[in-house]
Amino acid sequence: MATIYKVSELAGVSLATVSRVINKSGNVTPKTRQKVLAAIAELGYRPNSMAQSLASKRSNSVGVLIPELYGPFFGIMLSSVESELHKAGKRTIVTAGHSDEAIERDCIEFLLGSTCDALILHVQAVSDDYLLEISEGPVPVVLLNRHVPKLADRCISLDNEHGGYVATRTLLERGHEKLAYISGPSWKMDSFKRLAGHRRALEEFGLDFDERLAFEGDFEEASGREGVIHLLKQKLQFTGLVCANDEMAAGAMQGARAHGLSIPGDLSVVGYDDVAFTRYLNPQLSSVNCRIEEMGQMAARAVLKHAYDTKDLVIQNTFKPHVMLRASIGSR
Amino acid sequence: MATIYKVSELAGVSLATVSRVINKSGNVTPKTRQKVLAAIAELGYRPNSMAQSLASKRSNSVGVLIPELYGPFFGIMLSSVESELHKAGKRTIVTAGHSDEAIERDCIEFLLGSTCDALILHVQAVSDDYLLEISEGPVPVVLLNRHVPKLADRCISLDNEHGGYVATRTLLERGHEKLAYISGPSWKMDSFKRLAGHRRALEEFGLDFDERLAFEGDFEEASGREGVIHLLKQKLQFTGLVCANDEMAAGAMQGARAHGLSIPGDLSVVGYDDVAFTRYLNPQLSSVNCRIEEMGQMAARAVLKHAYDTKDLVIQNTFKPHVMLRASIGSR
DNA sequence: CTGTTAGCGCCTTCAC
DNA sequence: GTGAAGGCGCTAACAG
Repeated sequence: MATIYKVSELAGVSLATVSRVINKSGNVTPKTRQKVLAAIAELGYRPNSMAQSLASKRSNSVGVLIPELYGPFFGIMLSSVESELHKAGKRTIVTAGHSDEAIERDCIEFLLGSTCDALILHVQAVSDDYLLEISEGPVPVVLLNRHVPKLADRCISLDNEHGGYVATRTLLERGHEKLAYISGPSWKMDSFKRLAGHRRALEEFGLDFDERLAFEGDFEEASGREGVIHLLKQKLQFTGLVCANDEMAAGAMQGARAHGLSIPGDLSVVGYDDVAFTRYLNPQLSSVNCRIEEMGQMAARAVLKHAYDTKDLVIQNTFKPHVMLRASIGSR
Repeated sequence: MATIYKVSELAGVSLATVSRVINKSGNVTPKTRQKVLAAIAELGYRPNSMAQSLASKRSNSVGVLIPELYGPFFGIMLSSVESELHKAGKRTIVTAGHSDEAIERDCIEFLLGSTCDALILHVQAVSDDYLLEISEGPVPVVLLNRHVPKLADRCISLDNEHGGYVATRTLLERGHEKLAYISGPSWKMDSFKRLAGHRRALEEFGLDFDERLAFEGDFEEASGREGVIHLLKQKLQFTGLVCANDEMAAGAMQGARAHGLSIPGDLSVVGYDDVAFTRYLNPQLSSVNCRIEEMGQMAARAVLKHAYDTKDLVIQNTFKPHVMLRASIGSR
């Protein structure tokens, strides 16, 4: 493998000059530059990034921790992060935290040990305190889809309360007055916020929230199915159903249909996340769009700004979701 | 940041000894090891991986190039690769090639310039010759989902011909004698092979392949819809439809239904890839399962074997797909 | 089993 | 504008 030394030799210049043309730093005569470039080409020289990193204390790579590397939501997120990073010439190192505290911490250590220039963390199990702690370390951290008050300017997150609100409001505006709700695990902040938004919308319409029409699922399809069945058993009559994510909504639609209900004839359903498969469902599912791509892109930009001092980057810290209206919602 | 030098000082040993305990290389007295470990803990020392890499000429990171970072197929693939690599303590650097030759080459250069210890490439546009060329370079390359004869032992691929064969056979065995086929772009080897398998199955059952009952799509949902409509117009009667991937199958199901056909009553459909959303379709789609996870895992293992000399690893180079039977197929 | 000694390949002040 | 020299933090022979 050719080294910078060989190049300087062939070009008849010093090693420092070669370094200058590679990094476009300092001024070099066009003529010398040409000589160097020619030598580089001839030798097929490629700078050794490990050496560059060691000397410059910059690895040009950022670590990304995300619950899973697959799935409609995380996939898009990861994709948009990488794409933005790649454009800026930065490498993306990925790991999956599996929503498990021990694994998440392990991955963070792993990434920190990889001398990443920055970290983009989409974590769910780890505590705010822990995040604060590592944020005080030497490597900049950006939090995706999580809001830690003290780290507000490092968080790129979604206004989940608003999401729950608009989802519900969409139903209310169409004349539905009896609504049921299938939530995610209540210990997850996201679930909690979405439900809060739901309640706010009800309140705004002068309706009471009925505990009996709420079911706590686990964000998995099966729990959606289970959920409607449970809700239907209450014999309380409802014409609208808000689900805290699309998987559960899909399960709920199946369950409702199995009970002889037609959608949206008897029951209007709205999901959350607006994930790709919503349009494969029958009828197509209305859902709360989370602007996943924009958030991922913004997280990458935040890194560019905070870790690589890229100027002129305006960071939008919170995103407001909106409802994508499809066939699963009818009017009363 | 504490360096190895500080640690050796505090522990009262030489720098080499510290290196030994870090890397578990060479033998160190339990007692000295303890001293070193204590010093490490006290200083919160963490080895600088860039320096380690530079000195050892090993970055412990492998580059992964895949068409997209999202989507049911690639997501799972990436996920299984990363998971296996992570277990072995290796970092995963990802990039997306977008099935574009220029981008794919660019990414490969990018990864090569990142001093990865090995590359896992899931490329579609780049030529065999180019792959051969880089395979002769210093960094080991493993090809995913692609078969380059001269690189056979470095390829982890699916027997697509067999996939097309079993998909078709599944229909034939259930009494369908008039079959239509919606293929992917014919220049893609995968499409070509799948279609070849389809023809072989027909032949085996003494049936002729009718060009008029074949439509070339582009692997996107819309082309599936378009495809059935085109096929239906031929007025040639067919009761079974094989699609070269699930997206097109989903589109085809919609299109067929729009034409008043019931599935599987009037038309049995089988897809390819057995991607997650197959079960959200109505009826659930039968599909050719590609063992994506196993292939990803195997690719990672191949890297462990070829780039990190992990012994005792048996590499399975080709995988045979099988059909997952669901409601979209009926008998005649 | 442990210490000494060279580099690994490059960046970055400094002089010239 | 260009060159010389020191050092980034660590690994890997060699000795001892």
